[in-house]
Amino acid sequence: MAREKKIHIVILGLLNHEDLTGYDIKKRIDEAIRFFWNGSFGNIYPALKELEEDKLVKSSSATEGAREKITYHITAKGKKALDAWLGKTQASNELRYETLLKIFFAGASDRETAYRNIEVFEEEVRQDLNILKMHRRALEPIKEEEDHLYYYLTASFGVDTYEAYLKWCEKAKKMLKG
Amino acid sequence: MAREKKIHIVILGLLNHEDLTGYDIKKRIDEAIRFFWNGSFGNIYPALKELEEDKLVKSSSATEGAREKITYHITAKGKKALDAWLGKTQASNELRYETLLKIFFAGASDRETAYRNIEVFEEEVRQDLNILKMHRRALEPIKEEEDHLYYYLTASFGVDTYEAYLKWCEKAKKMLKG
DNA sequence: CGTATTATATATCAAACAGATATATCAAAA
DNA sequence: TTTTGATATATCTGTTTGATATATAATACG
Repeated sequence: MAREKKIHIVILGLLNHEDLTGYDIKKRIDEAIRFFWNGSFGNIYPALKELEEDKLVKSSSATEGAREKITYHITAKGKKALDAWLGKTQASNELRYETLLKIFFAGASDRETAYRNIEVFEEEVRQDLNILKMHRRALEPIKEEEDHLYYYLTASFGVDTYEAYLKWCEKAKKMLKG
Repeated sequence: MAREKKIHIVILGLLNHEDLTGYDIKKRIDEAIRFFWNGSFGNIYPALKELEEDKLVKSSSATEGAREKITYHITAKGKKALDAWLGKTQASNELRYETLLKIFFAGASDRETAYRNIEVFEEEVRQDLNILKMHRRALEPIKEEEDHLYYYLTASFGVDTYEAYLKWCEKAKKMLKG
């Protein structure tokens, strides 16, 4: 690939499964991928144009009524690029936990503030955990199919780590009380 | 604060504890904070200038030999800004796991590739887990002191989640073999 | 039946951040 | 002695985030 952004890979990965519009891609990311990677319109739409320039995807626009819709399709070259990226074992894993930052610097404030920050985090985690568990439950009976196995694994990753977060929240709250 | 970047908060939080140079700040981040937040020279040095413009920090430069060194000190206004930020409960928590991305899209490739990607991830996690455990062990006897409690909590968070990662790696590898 | 809200759809811009690179000094090891 | 690694500041490019703009289609509500 001429230019290689991570969003390019996300898009190729999704298109490898089905044809999608930019808007669809955003939806797929928000549904399943956001737990470990994000995407915004601000990088999806430009990335689609770049991918098309590099012939990794092909677009076909259709007009339903007065409304334009550009659907993208992965090319053989695109599949090759995706495969090459999957084969490279190096991977950067970054976290940005504003909550942890707040806990880390809580010494500047008071225990009640730290406690409250954990509670807010806990609530968010609890909600996302419910979603992840739903995903996993839905995938459970079909996880033997190669197509769904990997989705199942990532959903499991989410469930496992989010459950660890909740356990930590419990412990941390106890320590702050005592 | 006029401008409010996350790196501003990281810097204020660190300076609230001790006076530091830009280089020191990078070191502190790499030692303890990188597990949940990152910082680079590319945003630390400009941020220090911005913070000084806004009177949240104060600098004093000293020349040891032919070498210049700019040490930063938090002001009362800076402490207030940090406290205000800590008081705001909303927090954005984002992950960027290239490894998970590779697993998610592994269907485009083969099981061996997915397996290898997990092994690489596992090895990295194992190394970081050792560091985090060292931190936690060192903090264990002094965690009752308010100053160290929060550092202990974040180290514990790291240990708990990294252990969850390793458990997931085991499970995932088994599923890929079977 | 009209109207208000939500979903669909594409697109751009500013600000924040990552990663690489440049430059130079100092300390320590080989 | 020379070369490696640590200290120290700084900038630049490219990527990503988050907000915003625009407009149409579908749906819910009174």
